[in-house]
Amino acid sequence: MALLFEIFPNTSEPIYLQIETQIRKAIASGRLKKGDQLPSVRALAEQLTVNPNTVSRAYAELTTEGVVESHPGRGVFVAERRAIYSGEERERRLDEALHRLLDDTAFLDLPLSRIIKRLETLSTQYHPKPPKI
Amino acid sequence: MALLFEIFPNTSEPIYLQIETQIRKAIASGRLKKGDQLPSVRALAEQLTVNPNTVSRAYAELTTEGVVESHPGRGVFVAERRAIYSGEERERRLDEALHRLLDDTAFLDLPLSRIIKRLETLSTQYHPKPPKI
Amino acid sequence: MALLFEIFPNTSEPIYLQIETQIRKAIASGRLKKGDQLPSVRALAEQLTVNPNTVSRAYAELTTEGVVESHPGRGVFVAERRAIYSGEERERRLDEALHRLLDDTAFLDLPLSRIIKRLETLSTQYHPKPPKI
Amino acid sequence: MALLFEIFPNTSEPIYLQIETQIRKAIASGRLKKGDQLPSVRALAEQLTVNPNTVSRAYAELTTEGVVESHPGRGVFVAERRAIYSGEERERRLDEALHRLLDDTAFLDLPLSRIIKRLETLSTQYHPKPPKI
DNA sequence: GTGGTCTAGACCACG
DNA sequence: GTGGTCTAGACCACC
Repeated sequence: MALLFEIFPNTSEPIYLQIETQIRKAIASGRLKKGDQLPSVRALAEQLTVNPNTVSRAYAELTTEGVVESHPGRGVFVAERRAIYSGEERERRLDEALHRLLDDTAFLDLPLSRIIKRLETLSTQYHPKPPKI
Repeated sequence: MALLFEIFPNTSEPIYLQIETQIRKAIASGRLKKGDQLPSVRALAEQLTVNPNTVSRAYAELTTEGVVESHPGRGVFVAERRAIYSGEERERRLDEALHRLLDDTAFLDLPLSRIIKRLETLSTQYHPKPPKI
Repeated sequence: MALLFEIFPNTSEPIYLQIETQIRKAIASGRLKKGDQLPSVRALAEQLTVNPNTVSRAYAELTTEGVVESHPGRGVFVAERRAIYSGEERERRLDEALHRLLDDTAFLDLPLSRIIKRLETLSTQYHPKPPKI
Repeated sequence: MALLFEIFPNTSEPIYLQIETQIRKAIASGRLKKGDQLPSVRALAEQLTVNPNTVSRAYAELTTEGVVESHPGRGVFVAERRAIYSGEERERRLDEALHRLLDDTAFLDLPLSRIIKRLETLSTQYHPKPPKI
């Protein structure tokens, strides 16, 4: 089975971050489990038609964060699942992301209820159930 | 009255955007009202110890967005409140901001309800983002 | 294919605005289509012998207007066509432009019918403004 | 009778140009005739609550264009009515103004008919009949 | 290679 | 004094 990674080049989100996020999500949703092998840099780059450097960078960051482990010559594997962020750190990151949202939407003059409703909608599209294979 | 604006140079957020956001918030909160004069480019640049061009850029963007009006030789003033974007465009921008939020929080492993609750809290006490230490 | 763009530095119209206008026209006329890549900032700057910052500014404004999309590391591309301004805002901008026309022509002592007839003619052969000699 | 000059500070049009245009229009419409005395710089500046330098500049430009004549110590007077611009020059200026209009409205995506209709409306408001005194 | 941000400093138009 | 434009050159992130 090929991992169904999907990137959207027509987005402001950097591609290497999209790749990271996709892998993190795949792990969070259980599609990828501890010990699973990730596609090689070259293979994934070809599949996504992006520059191999871009894939490398994503893998490198995931490696330094302990999400994946690189075993030179054998490949890159999903690491032991563990909480990467402390509770405090998660709070901080959540608040930071929410502040950014408030900044970005402040001048759109939309009621909070509208924002939340749309968030709920997008959230279900964003966290799809793992596909039944 | 003390400093109207405050910026945090050691953040990934560009300075000119921090300035824009602060001004938008000051207007939204009523601290700045229609017709009020903003500090001069040079004065604000000095106060924030940034280059005048940086302030200029923030003012220019706010001007094209219709948030403020520039009158060369006289100064920059808070403009009449008006919505310049079409409903479609506002939805597009909302979706963009929400996608960014979902990306930022995807791997924090927090339930959506938790995110929304925190959003509601922060929304009421909306204030400038603290610096990354 | 020869030069895509041409600017006239000895005009009162700012260079970055000339660049913006030329790109808008190229898109409107179909010479540039959705997805087409614009010349790189540095390349266009060299071609026009202006500072890269000047081109950058034009691209940045077109980006915030949604006319083009910037993908750092890849380039700037023509975006999907969309109307970002509300009907109200478009009327406001039309009125502003028309007022300027009336100011510019007020003392030429020409009947309105003459102005409109010429406008209809020019409208069909719309092309870049010639330089002031 | 005081001349009912009116300026709009909340416009991008420079104030000195607004003053020039008003005087030109007053002459074109017959409200000011050859030999009529214009208000003094100081008086007009006070009436419009603008900087005297601004009025000075407007008078100076009108003087060099031959629209008014300055008689130091006596005042400024409307000059002999004459065509200031040659036919050719008028064509050139008209085309220039129309090109600017087309540039400014190109991205508003409005049909020409709409622009012309609005132009006709604004034109009647802009060239009011001289008031019956 | 690509674009984005910022500084420094010059010059101009407007009031 | 005010803001607006442009250049030159540095540094960074992304591909």
